[in-house]
Amino acid sequence: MQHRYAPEKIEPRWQRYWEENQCFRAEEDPDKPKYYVLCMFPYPSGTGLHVGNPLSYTAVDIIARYKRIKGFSVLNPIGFDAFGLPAERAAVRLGRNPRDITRDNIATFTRQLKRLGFSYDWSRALNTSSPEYYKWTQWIFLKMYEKGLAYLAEVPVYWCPAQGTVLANEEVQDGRYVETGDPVQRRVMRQWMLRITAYAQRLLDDLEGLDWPEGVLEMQRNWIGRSEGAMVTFRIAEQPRRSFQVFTTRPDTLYGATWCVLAPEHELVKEITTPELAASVNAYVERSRQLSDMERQIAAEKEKSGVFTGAFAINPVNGKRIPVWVADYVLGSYGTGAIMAVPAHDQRDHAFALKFGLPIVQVISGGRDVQQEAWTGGGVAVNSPLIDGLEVERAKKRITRWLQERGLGSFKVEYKLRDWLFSRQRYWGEPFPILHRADGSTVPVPEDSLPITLPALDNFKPTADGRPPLARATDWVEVELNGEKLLRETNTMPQWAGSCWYYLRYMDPHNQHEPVSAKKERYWGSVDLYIGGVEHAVLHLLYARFWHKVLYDIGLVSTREPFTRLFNQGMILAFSYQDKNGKYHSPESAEQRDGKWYLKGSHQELKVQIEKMSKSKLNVVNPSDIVARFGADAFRLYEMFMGPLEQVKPWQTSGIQGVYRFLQRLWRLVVDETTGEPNQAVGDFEASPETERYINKAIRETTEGMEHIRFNTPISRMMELVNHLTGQPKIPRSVLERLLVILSPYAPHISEELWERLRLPGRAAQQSWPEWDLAALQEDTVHMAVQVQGRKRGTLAISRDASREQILEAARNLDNVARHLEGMEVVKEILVPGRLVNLVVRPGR
RNA sequence: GGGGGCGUGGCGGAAUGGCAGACGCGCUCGACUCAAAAUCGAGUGGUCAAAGACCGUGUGGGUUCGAUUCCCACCGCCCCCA
Repeated sequence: MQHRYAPEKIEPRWQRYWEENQCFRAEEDPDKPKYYVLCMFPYPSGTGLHVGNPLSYTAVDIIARYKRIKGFSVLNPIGFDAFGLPAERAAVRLGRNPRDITRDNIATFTRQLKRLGFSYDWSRALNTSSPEYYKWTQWIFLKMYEKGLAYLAEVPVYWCPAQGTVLANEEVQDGRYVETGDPVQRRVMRQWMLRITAYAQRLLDDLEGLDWPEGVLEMQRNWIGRSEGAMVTFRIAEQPRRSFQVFTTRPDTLYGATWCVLAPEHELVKEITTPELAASVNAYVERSRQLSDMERQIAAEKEKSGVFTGAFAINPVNGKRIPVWVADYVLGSYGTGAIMAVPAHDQRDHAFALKFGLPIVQVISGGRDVQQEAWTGGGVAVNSPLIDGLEVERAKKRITRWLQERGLGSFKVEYKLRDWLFSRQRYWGEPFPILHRADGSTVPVPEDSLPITLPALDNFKPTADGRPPLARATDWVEVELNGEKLLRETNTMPQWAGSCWYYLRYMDPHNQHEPVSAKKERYWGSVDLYIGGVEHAVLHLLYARFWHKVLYDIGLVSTREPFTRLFNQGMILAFSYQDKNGKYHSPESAEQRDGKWYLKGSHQELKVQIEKMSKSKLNVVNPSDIVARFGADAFRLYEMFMGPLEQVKPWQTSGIQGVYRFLQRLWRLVVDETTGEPNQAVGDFEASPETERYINKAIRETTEGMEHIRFNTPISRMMELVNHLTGQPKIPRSVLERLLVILSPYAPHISEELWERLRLPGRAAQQSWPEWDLAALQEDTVHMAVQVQGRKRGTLAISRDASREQILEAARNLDNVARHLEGMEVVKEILVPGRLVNLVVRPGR
């Protein structure tokens, strides 16, 4: 037993071989078609690789290795999204530098990834926090600034006084910082914004034709949120110089507008509120300022709130005076921050009308009593002199045109998409290549002084007066340009920045003169297959598409879209064990008895759940532990064998035994474990038709799986083949050869090792991909189910070329079938060739 | 509240209108072993003593010769967004 399957010996050997021979170097070979596969950028966290990461990496690797065999020039890169908050927090906690922490984390990730045998071109590895990389992130920002796509604006942000810092939306829940529970306030601050809204229509239009999951396309469409309607001007009564704009998708209901609502942050609120009502309005505005948009909408779902300003507006179509209210269900950040309320035909307005006793006027026919409930369906205009009798769509056009002719309105397309808040009050991010003048204006730094590198700091907390950490680097902040004293921007870019264009840098990672050369960009084009989690369905993918379009407009890239095909892998969950006090226990300390789970050696019953892996739940599986026990091939195979890639599924370490046994069995087919020599049973025999059927099924399933990104069933087919060969006295070499080639993308180490031990020429990965033979898949004798009345009553083994009559005859003669036909009349015979016979009967004769 | 997804043995899953449970885990029995592990072989949805029959893909209904698959309603779980 000296020569049993030992992945810990053979895997490092092949990994070294691949590295030394640069087997996976991507080349711009004009004679080959190209294929660009990519997994979403990992963030090198301090906890190291998680079993969820290699799921998409393995899938990508299988495709990459397959495409190489099929003769493509493959780009399969990896890198690190290395800026970000966790390293900065760790730095504060540990008293270390985020740069050092990140460097160490990347080293750990790299070691772990290399041990898994992924066929990356490591010479292209990226690190977004290296100056060589972020130089070009800054350069792209400058291009956006030049095009007017980057601007400063006063926007509300979350401010945490206890931490002295601004927090991101996702860090705040129920008005508190999720990490510490400290209360959070809304505060208006000057921030950098990116004008993604200028690209809203193109971002929407170009979704057409992408090979993406329908759900992701839908989420992007919803996020962009295009709606067509009209902009309508309302004048304030008795103050004709004052007016506000309202966006509505239902201008046809304008006659039904019985009041207007301004968002609490609307600039007109202060100006028009009457002195008697000022106190209540101010109090209301103050209260809603503390809430986020999300909280306001949730609150409004439950109970409408609002206050009357005392002012009136003039409805432009009928000249009526209608009250102006302030209510927080109208958001300052959407549309114009003001709406017209049509309670008869809008549910939210209806609820508001009932609560505050405001009038409800029906202007569209249909529905029940509008005093009771809003009618939001179609119909024709009523009580609307200008458009009475017109159907909704025509009414909209007519009334908008009427408004337009009088300068009171216009056609308008609105988007839910907001401009992108692009600055963070953090240290560990890309510095902005921007200088501030004393007068408040901004100056871009000259391109030739890029990169603007991060200064060294030893304190990464914000300053006492709430300025970002970079403000501490006074030497760095104060600069002189052409004799003028200027101050550097001290905000940094958000973590999204680096991942907006990394897929382009992979094409030309060492270029010192431009982000990517035109020649290389043209060769690699767009990413042919992008695999990653659905959690990035909106933000990352939308941001990257936006940058890509900007780069297209300045001529840097030749494609309109960055990612041709997108595939979302499902999350890997894990079992967790919780006692009745809610305390978690590790899987090792749990045991099953009589179908229930107990704490080992005790009678304490545990609750078993399937949850996300997390440290606090003690259910994290470390890939390195698994690789140490079973090897990288078994690990890769198991991750693919667990179920469909796109599905959410729980990790079960016991399950890996199955694929490990499969590899051992395969090993023993080729290697005599006692001598280490090739198995004597292997030879140049002709495979039996049965064996041919197994290998051909495996080839077909594997090949089709590559197209559909379906990897669990191909592994089953390969297992069936190996099970079939195990114990056969003669094992045809030709079958093993084909098996090793189709297995090589999944389990590359053992495939090469066995290829070599079979003394076959070259490498498994250098062979051509086998074709399957339809004829070999067919059996001479087919087994057909025979049903009577749709219930199976027997199985028929019959020659493949038997005629319909022969089959039906044989089917009726099966003992059990004949029994069920007794006293029955067959009224219909259904025959599905090669599969089944169904005899439909009724009592008779 | 909106959008998306999922419900099949003890567990992961297979079958997308045609023999439900492929493949794997686990379990049971057997072989090898002093013994154990590893390995190999057999079995394994439920009920009935069984040839065989009946039940069975979240629940209820529908379409069909035939439904895990298609349609309608409901229940439960998960994810994303608000």
